[in-house]
Amino acid sequence: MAAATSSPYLASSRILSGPVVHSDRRGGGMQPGSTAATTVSSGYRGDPSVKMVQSDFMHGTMVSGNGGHMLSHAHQWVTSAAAAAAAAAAEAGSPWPPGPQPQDGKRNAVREDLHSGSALHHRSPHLGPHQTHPGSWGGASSAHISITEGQQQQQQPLIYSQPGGFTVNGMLSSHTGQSLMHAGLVRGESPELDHGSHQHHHHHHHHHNHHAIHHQHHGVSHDSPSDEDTPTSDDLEHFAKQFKQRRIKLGFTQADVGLALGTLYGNVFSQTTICRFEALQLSFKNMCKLKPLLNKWLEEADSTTGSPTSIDKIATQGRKRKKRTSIEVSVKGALESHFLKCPKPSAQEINSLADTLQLEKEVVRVWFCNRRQKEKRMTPPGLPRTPEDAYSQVGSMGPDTPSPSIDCKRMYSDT
DNA sequence: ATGCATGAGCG
DNA sequence: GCTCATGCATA
Repeated sequence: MAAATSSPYLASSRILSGPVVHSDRRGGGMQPGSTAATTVSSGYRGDPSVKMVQSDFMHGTMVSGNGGHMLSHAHQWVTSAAAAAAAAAAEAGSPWPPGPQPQDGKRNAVREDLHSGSALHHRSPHLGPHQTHPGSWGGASSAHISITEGQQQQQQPLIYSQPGGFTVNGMLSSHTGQSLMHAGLVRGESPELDHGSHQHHHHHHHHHNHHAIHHQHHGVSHDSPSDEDTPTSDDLEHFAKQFKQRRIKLGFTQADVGLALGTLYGNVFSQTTICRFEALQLSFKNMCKLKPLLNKWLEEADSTTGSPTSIDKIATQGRKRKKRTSIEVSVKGALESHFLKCPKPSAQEINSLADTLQLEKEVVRVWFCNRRQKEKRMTPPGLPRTPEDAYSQVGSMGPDTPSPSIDCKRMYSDT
């Protein structure tokens, strides 16, 4: 098997202060297609990642009881850091943060981010395409929910509270896509920010369907979806659509928004996340968490329409990671098959599978993890591309695996 | 737009 | 070990 893509991971990391920067990334002639085994990398970051749990008290219970400790990461592709160093050393000097100790810069975490006003108001003249396919998690297929107490949309440590002199845009609207938008950064605190409020979640007691759908209950009869109560999946869907439209009209790319959010809240997000948000490919909870932020961005972008101010963002420090392994199509097929049989193979199984497919165990393990996540995404894999087909199934499908209910522990093990 | 990857937090 | 949030790198 030929090695797949093996290009020098550029280390274009460093603060850039200026609207226009370069984003050099070349790709040597490469042609993936093999099961590849790319194991190049270097020491990655020393991300302090200071997390902080806010007043979120929704813990779930059991998920998978595996007698495992932590730090069992037996994989370290960290080997030749020299390569990366050489690349970055060109100008940076220290590719990776030498040792940015977590300097608690946590200030108040108080804020009323629940303010999220109706995102559907503002001045959006048009915006009509919203047939919404109920086929997914949302739509009219309101199911049941039980997470009405465990709110998920607060937090936001807010590193630097911008007085109000920031602007969302500033990036050249003449985006040539979305590859050249690095930016400086609001150097003032830890560049890493704490974009990790992460989860302290989990509350699936014993059955899935956690982030299923839920509509406003009753009693309070507060139809305003975009209020402070948890939005309905329908709201999210609608919001996502509108968001995308406006974003595009304003001439911003998904990446732009992600960076802008960093300026606004101190939480940077990547193009990927924004993309997934728009595509509703995030978990319900995650969608709820991001909505307020994106909503606020919209407001800002809306008010500062035309304000050309340079941006100050975070330049992703060089955090090397293992190069993406390209899995052959045939191999993927095999994995898929196994997944259907057993979405949660045991370590033992993973081993044999890895052996069979000639992949690293870790790769296989991760593959299953990702596969499961995908299954949990709101937008089901076979999302009705055509609205017509959409209206069909409404009560059986869920973001979660239907109900394997069966534990397929080692079906066949070698050794 | 997505596939593979990292990492925090939880058993 | 897993889940979940998130993102680099890629097609």
